[in-house]
Amino acid sequence: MTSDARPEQLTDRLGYLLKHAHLRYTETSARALAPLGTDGRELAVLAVLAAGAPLSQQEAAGRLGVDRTTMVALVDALEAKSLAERVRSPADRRKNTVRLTDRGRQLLDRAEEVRLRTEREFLAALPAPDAAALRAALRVLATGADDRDS
Amino acid sequence: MTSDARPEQLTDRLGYLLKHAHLRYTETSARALAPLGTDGRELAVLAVLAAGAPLSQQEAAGRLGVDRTTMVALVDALEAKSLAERVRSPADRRKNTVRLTDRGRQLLDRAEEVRLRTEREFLAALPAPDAAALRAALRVLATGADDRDS
DNA sequence: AGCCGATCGTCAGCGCTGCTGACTATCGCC
DNA sequence: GGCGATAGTCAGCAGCGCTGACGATCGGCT
Repeated sequence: MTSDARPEQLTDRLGYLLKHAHLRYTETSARALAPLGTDGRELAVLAVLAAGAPLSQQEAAGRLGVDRTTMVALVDALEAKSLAERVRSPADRRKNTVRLTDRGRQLLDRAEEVRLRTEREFLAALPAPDAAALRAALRVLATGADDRDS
Repeated sequence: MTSDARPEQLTDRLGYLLKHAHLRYTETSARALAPLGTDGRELAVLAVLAAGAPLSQQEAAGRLGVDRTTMVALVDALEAKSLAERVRSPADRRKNTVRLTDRGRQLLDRAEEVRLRTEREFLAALPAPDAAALRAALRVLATGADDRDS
């Protein structure tokens, strides 16, 4: 481990690997979703909103792990494209319930298909079991806990 | 795969997993390296510079996968901390050969130890074989090719 | 020798993210 | 009725990566 001569291969560094794997996936995903006029970020928001009971902006932000101030811009964008709409919550009028429009739901369905295909292609470089193992390992690292899927 | 009721678990999304795994590692790494006055980014630069023959800024940038304009700021920072110095290349006076100072080398050695320990701890949530498999899989995805380590 | 296109480092400027801090409207509680 | 806490919004800042421009220098051509 002395600093000279030994290349200290960049691809041994976890930080480098995670950064570039993420980067490559983001690019791939963006390219695949561009024709639908959206991206992975928005799609994730749509997916969260579509799942289960209607959420307030802050609840949605929490699930996605983004800041509530960031969520404002995200919802702005969705609303501008008529994919979602803010509805003042009658129960608590401080909250904006964000609801998908029909267009939002349609886009979500189509885009999710694209996403699934994109993920498969992205992982195609790996043997199937390795890909599954990767997912499981990332889940542990990303969440800090072993929360196996439902 | 219809959009309602089914939670479409966020942790099934490759993008989410890669992003948050990366994020968590970056934070962990930053915390660990802060006492040394550096971070994973700088450390990677130092490591690249220390490996083998002296590099020009652009060569170093290429290896790290960053832009040459970004490299300017990176080298600025290293120079400000007396960890590296620019030396006009005598062979091609357009190029800045970037060389580690003794201080740079010392910091690199200490920081690399910290990095290795940090990676081990970060991966401690996974059984050892899984951690190795993760690394291998990420290497494939990050580089787009199966370049097994040296 | 002189010229010209290409290359390296630098800088200014833009866009995207993510944050902090402040403000308004509203809530829940005393 | 009053008061602290909370949701959404907005302005502003910092980090990062990029583009586009510039001066200095190189290398090849004539």
